Amino acid sequence: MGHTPTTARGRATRKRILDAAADLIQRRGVAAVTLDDVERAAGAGRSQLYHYFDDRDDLIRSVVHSTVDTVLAAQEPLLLKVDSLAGIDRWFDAIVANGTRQDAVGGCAIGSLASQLSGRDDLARQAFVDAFARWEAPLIAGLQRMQESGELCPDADVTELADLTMAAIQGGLLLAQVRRTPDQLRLALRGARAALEDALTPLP
Amino acid sequence: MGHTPTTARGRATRKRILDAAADLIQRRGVAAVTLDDVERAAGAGRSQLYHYFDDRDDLIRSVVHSTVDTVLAAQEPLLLKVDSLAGIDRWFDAIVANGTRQDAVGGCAIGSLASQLSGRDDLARQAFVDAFARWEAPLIAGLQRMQESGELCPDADVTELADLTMAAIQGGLLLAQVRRTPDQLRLALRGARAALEDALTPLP
DNA sequence: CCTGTTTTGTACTTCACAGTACAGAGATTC
DNA sequence: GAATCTCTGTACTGTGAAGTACAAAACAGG
Repeated sequence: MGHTPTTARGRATRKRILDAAADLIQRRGVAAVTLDDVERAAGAGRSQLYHYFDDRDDLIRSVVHSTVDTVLAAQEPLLLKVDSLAGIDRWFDAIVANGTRQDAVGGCAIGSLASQLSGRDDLARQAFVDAFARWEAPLIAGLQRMQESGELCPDADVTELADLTMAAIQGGLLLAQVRRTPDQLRLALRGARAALEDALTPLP
Repeated sequence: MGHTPTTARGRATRKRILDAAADLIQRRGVAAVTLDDVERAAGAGRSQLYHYFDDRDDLIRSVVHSTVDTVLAAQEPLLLKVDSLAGIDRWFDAIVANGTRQDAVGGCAIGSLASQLSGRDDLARQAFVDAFARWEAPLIAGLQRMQESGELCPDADVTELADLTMAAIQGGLLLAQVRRTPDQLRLALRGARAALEDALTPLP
């Protein structure tokens, strides 16, 4: 995976390359980004690229990892507080708000990459399996807490509920990207919410 | 858009090219398919390609159109009979069965293409907007019939329900592709079903 | 400072792939 | 059966983009 930089300057350069590549890929798609583009955007030369990354594929995979980290880091604050229906609603609202931002009408950064790469590069696919698992973990944990507190029905399958929610998010973001209307995301989440509500403990 | 063939032989050739390209793209992704690949798979020469299509982009767009037609044609029989919850269940089952086929673990043919192309080629994006609209139309019509027959609550928004269902399908197929388990699709649809059930007229 | 290591600049090579040229085969019409 | 379309085979060109070579610059430690 190339050389890991040891000096501060090196780390900064590697990061500049990675950020530039991530940005370009996000906007144009993996296939439409050339190494020359990345160099220009990062203000770096060819030798830097090949110093820090083995080849183009290595760079792409590194972008995948860093993108996943970024997305998850952004979600975590609210995702960790998911332990009630109200908490879930707050999380959903944040996702919608984030998907509505002007520069982010491009669907889910992860989901978009996933469907571009999963079919081709099995190594990348594995990275997305991990990514979705990491993303889902705090949600599953939250649902379990809801179950322990009695808010959620004891015989509900929290993993299935979480899977279903992730699917709604991804599908909503895809339609939002195609139709260029963030509404689609809001609606999609409504479906997941209906399933979650169904799993609540019925009022006594 | 190239020459439309006038003879039977010409039509056959054009179709062979289109089918070969669709198949390759489906399996490897748009970017990884070269014209040489298509030629070889179709048993055609370079001149045929450029006789029936303007250039590579034109070929890709044609593939998009034909893929959409194929998918919709496969859905239609069951989709037209959606006018009860049981009918919807039958449609869902068919989708799951289709997504489980060995050669189709590659997510939704349309959705997959959509997220590859929507970000880049606005002309293609438009094609997907149309595709999803055509796909959704019979569902909306069916839900309306359910509303008229009284099965569905009169104040339910059928368009929103349909949107939400489409999102569940797409999200489910994406996760199924990444995780290589068709279960994801089944679960995702359960979310949509919950929302649909919520919209049923409560029993008197 | 001197020495080795990390980082960077530039110019080059190589090759795959989109697109072109052009002639030849096959069909169709009168 | 000649004239004129539609269709096909093959070989070529040009270019863009990945990857390489190699030396100079910046930096670190002693």
